Amino acid sequence: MDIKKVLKEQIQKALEITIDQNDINIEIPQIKSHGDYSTNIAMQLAKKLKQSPMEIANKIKDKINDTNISKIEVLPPGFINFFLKKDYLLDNINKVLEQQENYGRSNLGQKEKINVEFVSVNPTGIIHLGHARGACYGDCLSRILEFTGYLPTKEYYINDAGVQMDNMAKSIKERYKQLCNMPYQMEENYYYGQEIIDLAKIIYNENNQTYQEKPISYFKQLGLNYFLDKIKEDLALANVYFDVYTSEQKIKDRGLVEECLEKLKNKGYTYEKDGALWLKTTLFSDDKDRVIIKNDKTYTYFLPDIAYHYDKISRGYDKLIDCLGADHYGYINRLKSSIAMLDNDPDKLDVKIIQMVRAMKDNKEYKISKRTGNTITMKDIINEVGKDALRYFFIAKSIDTQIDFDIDLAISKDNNNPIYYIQYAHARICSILNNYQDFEIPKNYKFETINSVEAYNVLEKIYNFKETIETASIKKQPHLIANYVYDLATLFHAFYAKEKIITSDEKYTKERIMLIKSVKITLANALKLIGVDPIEKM
RNA sequence: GUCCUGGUAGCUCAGCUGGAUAGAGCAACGGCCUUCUAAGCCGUCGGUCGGGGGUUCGAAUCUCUCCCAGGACACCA
Repeated sequence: MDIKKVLKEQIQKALEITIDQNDINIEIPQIKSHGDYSTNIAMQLAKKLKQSPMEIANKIKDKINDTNISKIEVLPPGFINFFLKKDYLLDNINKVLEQQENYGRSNLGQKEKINVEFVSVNPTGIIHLGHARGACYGDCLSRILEFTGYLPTKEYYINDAGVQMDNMAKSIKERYKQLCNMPYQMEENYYYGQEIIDLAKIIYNENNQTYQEKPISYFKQLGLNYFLDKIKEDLALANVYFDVYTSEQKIKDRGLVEECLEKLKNKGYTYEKDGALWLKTTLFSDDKDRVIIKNDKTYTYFLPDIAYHYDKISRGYDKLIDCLGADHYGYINRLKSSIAMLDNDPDKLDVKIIQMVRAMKDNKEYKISKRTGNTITMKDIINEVGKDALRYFFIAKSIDTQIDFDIDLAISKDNNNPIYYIQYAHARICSILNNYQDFEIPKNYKFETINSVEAYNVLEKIYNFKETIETASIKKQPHLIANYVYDLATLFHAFYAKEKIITSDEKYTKERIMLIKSVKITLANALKLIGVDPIEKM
């Protein structure tokens, strides 16, 4: 039973005029004394009906009669507050215990196919802290979409064809020559990171001096394979896995870039200026036209990216989501313009901009850069605090806020991270369950002994789980789930402090065991969505 | 200069499709372990929601404007 829907129907019937149910706003009041649900409909209709809100509210109140409602209250300036009989909350325990790991699932997404592209770090180095936030976000978003009835595909775009790859290859070769005691030359735009030196050492140790004559392309392939493996390995530490890896080089090899280029030319969206080929993105949503072929006849980064997005849409996705760092903000409009030019709906693409993570050390910014080798790797942090703390830390905050990541604080394993508090709630439940003989869960059980405020607070939170997830899914905001988990843990801890679960009264005990089992299931389901493992013991 | 994102308690952040008395954690202070895990619970302290105007019965939330912080404005990727 969906209580909100019942209330909406009742209100709809009570009104003198016809109104769409979607226009009736039912919310959960912040203050408990204002009831379980509340509506402002009377105030909204006051003008239209030319009556005072209080008058309308009272009329509605008098007409509503439903077995679920125990009391209706009208308060100035015109709120209608509903107090419900609590049976539905108790019945919901049965539902949780029956549905188990599927409790909270919804078919909101109607099996819509969504491509979620995230991370897509160039394979010229390893994953550092700055990438970790995007990795956590994209992964959690995909999990939430899946749980709410969408069919998400997690995709990683491998930029294996650009100038950066060449610089990486040259860097490896120079480092290798260095190990061979040959003259070597590291140029300014080369990669100075330790990982390049490490790879050169591996090559040297395996092949000694024999690779001196190998071409750059050979080192490029070695580097690509090596770093891609490293990246996958590191992401696995954070519990992040991809369904599809798409190679830029393969897009090029398939001729997709030229195909898109031809289409754009034929449609008259291109022109030549100063020896370069420009795309008229200003015809759509961009603020300036963009070069796609430079005057040295090479492509800009943009052109293969157009082909890549064209390819993604061709693969049959209803929606594309790109998770990009804040420094890519300017990219959105030109990308959307290009999608429109190739006869697709630009609104199919939703770009999620993830604000920057600044690493801080001694109250100063610690610049992370792969190129200069000034890195703090994601692996290092996971080794220090574990993946759960890392994931929770990133997921708990909205992607719109910048994060200062205090390295010293993080490494000190401080208990500030609420993840320990949440895991403690789960572990406590497990501990209690271990202290009581397991029994078969009855179906459609009628609860009789549960009556404390603390218990009902927990039950209400569990009841609202599905709605929370759907909101997180619609808004693409995983942090709502992080907040939810925390709130549920808080309410459970309060309940635990108030009531003893295992007593000599068998009925009382069994009902509470069922209750905490439903908390455990809900906690576990929510934690899974943010990729955190529920732990049994602390 | 233009565009984007922030500015809410001492610190870190929720709340933002307008709602009733603005919420958490940390920090500070005071209580609670012979009883299922005290990594916990309960309480106190702490706020002109960056400033100012506007819309509204009602604004942290919408709008205008100014200020501050970060980011973006390449024939780099």
